[in-house]
Amino acid sequence: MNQSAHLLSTSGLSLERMNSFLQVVEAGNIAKAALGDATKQSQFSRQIKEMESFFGVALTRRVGRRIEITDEGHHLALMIRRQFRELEDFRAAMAGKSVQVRFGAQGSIIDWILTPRIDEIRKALGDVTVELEQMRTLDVMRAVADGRIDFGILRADALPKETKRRKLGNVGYALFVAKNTGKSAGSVEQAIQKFPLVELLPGGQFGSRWQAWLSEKKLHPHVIARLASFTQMARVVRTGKAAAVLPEIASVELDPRRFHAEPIASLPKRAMVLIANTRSLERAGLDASATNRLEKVLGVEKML
Amino acid sequence: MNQSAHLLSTSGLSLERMNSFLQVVEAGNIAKAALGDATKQSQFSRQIKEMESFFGVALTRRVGRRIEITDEGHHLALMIRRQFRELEDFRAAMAGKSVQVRFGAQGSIIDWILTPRIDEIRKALGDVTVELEQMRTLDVMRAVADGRIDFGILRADALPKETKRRKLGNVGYALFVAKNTGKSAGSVEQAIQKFPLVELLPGGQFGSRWQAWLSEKKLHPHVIARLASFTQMARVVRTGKAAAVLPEIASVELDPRRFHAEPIASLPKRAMVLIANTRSLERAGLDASATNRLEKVLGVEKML
DNA sequence: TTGATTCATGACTGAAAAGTCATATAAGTT
DNA sequence: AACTTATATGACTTTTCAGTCATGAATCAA
Repeated sequence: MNQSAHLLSTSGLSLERMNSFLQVVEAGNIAKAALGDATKQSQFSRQIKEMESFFGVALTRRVGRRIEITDEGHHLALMIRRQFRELEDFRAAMAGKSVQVRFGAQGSIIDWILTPRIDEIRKALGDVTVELEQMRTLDVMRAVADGRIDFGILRADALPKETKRRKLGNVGYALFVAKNTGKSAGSVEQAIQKFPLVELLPGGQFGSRWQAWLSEKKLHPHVIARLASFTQMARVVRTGKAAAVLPEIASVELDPRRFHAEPIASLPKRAMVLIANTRSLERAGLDASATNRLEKVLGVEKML
Repeated sequence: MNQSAHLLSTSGLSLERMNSFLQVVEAGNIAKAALGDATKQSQFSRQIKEMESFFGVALTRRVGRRIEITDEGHHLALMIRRQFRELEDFRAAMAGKSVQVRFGAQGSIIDWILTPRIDEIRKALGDVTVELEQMRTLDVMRAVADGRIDFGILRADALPKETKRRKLGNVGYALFVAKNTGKSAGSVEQAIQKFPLVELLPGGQFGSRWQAWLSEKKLHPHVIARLASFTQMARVVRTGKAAAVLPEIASVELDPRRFHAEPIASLPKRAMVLIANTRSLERAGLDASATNRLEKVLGVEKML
């Protein structure tokens, strides 16, 4: 009679084990999930084995001296993650707390697009708790697919073509200089050579585009520092110690009355998009119209 | 970091407890779920209390000397039921077994519509295990909404108007008589008075319609027995001991070479419909086209 | 080859939860 | 009031599972 008698007729499955498995999947391997704790290491290893024998399938595979999650493992992890979030949301809702909606994006996007608009986001989504999680652009897509986050904001060019998205508009780049540093010297190109500059550390997507642009324009700026993110660069600009080329949305942080933002038309704009996990939306009781409202709220061009 | 740390940080939730709760919800109250087992009774009572304190909400409410499931309890049960089925399906799939698809319907529908077409149903849905569960018409809708069954087949007039449905066609009624009982005597009405008849026990939806029809036609058949279901009636007809008015689809069981089926046009036909639980379909990896194929397979008029 | 890293496993302990039984409470029934 | 039915609870025992520790096995790198 009872449908799930079968599920619990064999031992080997428990919420704790499922949670352990989730931790390992999220860390990628046991050692990383165990954080050097020998106890956890052995626990994880055993619990995964127990789950494997319960489900009758390999959830992990040995690769060299570490393990990898199999496709089936990822499938299961996805399921468990969603189920746990459902239970947690139910619990939160019962405690009178609002449902959590998680956003994932790069730091600069969090600082300059999301943080300033938390109230509007909450208005668009109803009475929810907004969580902003910082991650690298390349991780955003996977995190949305996994259900670890509900919404992601990233550059369109970082997405595979077939991914469903909502356009938030294009963001260009501008040279930000403190106004008291002296008048801007004619063209942007000239200004770039004139002011001490901070740049991004090499490696990122923007970094190479920037270098290409500099050599194309035959410019040799005076670089006083290389930093890990746009937000760190903005902080330096705010002190007035250097200028920087930043996304135009940095104007949120760099007050136009105190900082001059000179757009650089010849640096190609990048299209920003919003991606969403439909399953999580359902879980949070949100519908497509909520995403529509969110899309409007997050448009990046209206603010410039 | 771990999203679900919070879920397991408090004790009080376990798969066993969730399963117990599910059993109680399905039975409707503790006593019925415990089946007279005092141990289970106390277990259920305690486990539900533990879950209530875990989620911080009343899952049951006392009504008289028994308990009722609250709305929140039903909501949670729905969630748990679906989660358990997901885990079970995953396990079954890993064991090389096919996914289960559950149908719910009245006995006569199972016997005369579903059972004869199991192969076609499996062809329409892919390589699945079909389960046919007998239930009263009025329970079918709730069972689909609950996710206890994936598909339900029932009379359209038993459904609230707003329920989404797929039409399977109309089923009329016919007088079934064994051919060796003698020639059918002119009109159907005359035949009904001529042959010894079996009827349905009073109470059902068809019963009252049938009685109304009889008095309208001023007919007084010779009733030798009243039975609980059409299938039981058909069994009597098959012995040749009596005739009966049955849904036309009873021809599946009553071979036209041996039994005469005389349609009764003046007894209104009833529309049969298929209803589906979209969430379960997703779980089973089925899409709308599968339901379309199923709808075609289950059409009730093509076979007459 | 030696050592470090990563996972697996055996042999335990301890805690949590399930299971058991008797009995209390509470609401209906006769 | 006496009895029945349904649920709750206290006081356990037993089982399961998590947690701990030591150590083995496999892989890789210096």
